[in-house]
Amino acid sequence: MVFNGWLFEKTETLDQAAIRVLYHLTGLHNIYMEQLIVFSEVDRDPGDRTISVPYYALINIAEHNTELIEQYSAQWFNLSELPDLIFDHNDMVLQAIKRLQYKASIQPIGFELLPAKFTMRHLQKLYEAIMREGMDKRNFTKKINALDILVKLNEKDMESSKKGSFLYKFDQEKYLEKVSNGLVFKL
Amino acid sequence: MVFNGWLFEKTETLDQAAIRVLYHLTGLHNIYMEQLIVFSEVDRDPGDRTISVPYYALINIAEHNTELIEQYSAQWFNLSELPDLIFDHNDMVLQAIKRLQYKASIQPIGFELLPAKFTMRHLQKLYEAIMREGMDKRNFTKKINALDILVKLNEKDMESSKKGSFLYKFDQEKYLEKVSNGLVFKL
DNA sequence: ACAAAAGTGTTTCCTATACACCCATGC
DNA sequence: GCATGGGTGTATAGGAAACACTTTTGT
Repeated sequence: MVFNGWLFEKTETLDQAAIRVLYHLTGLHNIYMEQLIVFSEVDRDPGDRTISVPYYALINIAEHNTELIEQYSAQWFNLSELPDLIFDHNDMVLQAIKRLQYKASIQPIGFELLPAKFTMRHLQKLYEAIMREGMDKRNFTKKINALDILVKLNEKDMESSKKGSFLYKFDQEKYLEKVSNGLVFKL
Repeated sequence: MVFNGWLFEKTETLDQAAIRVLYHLTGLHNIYMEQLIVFSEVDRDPGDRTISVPYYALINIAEHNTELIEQYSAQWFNLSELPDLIFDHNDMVLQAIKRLQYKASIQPIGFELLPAKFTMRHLQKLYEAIMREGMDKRNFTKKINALDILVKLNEKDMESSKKGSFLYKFDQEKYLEKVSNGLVFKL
């Protein structure tokens, strides 16, 4: 989602301001966000000297509050159909994509973007979208299972096929335990 | 080197301000610098609301201007003997180390820290210092040579041993060509 | 019966690592 | 002649990538 946020207040950190703005726009809490580097070109905003600290967030498009988005005339775009943005905002988006790809390659960041229950195929499609490349489903499944941070449920999603495909959930507890034991995830 | 820089001016970017401050302190130009993430905790500076954008730079300790450093009472520290710094500045240093390790693992960033001519051993010692781990000299040499961005000179450094060890220089042209061909360096 | 997606193992290759000896020189 | 650091090659193991067929079920 592309949106040019507001200013931050004296009583909050930049992280808090980003969280606040995103909440106003989507009604969502507890969203993964990460700060990118500061944009401070003197003439980037022809009107005023403006220094911007962009953030990117992982928002499950199915979960946001449509009304709020519309109210502020924010909009969703497909990356492949990204329009020309104002000032240097296209650079910001590019930076966000690169950062996301890096992050996703060393952390199971993708789970933030899925519903609580999801299929292997959903997860793979998501990673393929982030990495902009196709992946072999056998190798993908192997890798994910090797991480041992998913729980396979006794339920199937019947939407996508006649056979149905098993649902999984992310095991946050296991994940945190592994991280605290110093494990680094490579995907 | 730990130094708490000055403010930036209306006429410069943050990058430019960082370059300017570093120049004042060391007399050095064309130094590799990278911006870290913004520190904006409301009470990080008990006196004033202060937002800091830390940078780390790669400075060859042999090349800086000692007088200037002293004039501003900046100081060099060994990382293993880092003192308690003011406010959240220790966090900044930690962040810089992590970032440097990452960068060094995917780009031949270490060359910035060496003189124009250096030995394989120098380079290895530098990487060992950055990564805080010992490396096998055969494997190290192999890796570096595989990158094919060094030129072996017909000169030897006679300081470190009786046999002497060959000097190399960094081939910036080759390096840039490889980068522009999309090659990613893994060290 | 067939179309459509799900699920599952093995082989191959390549990269990363471990490892030990000879060389040249100054003293 | 010996002590010091410099230089070099090979064997092995582990991880990544390539690859194809069977299963289930709705129509």
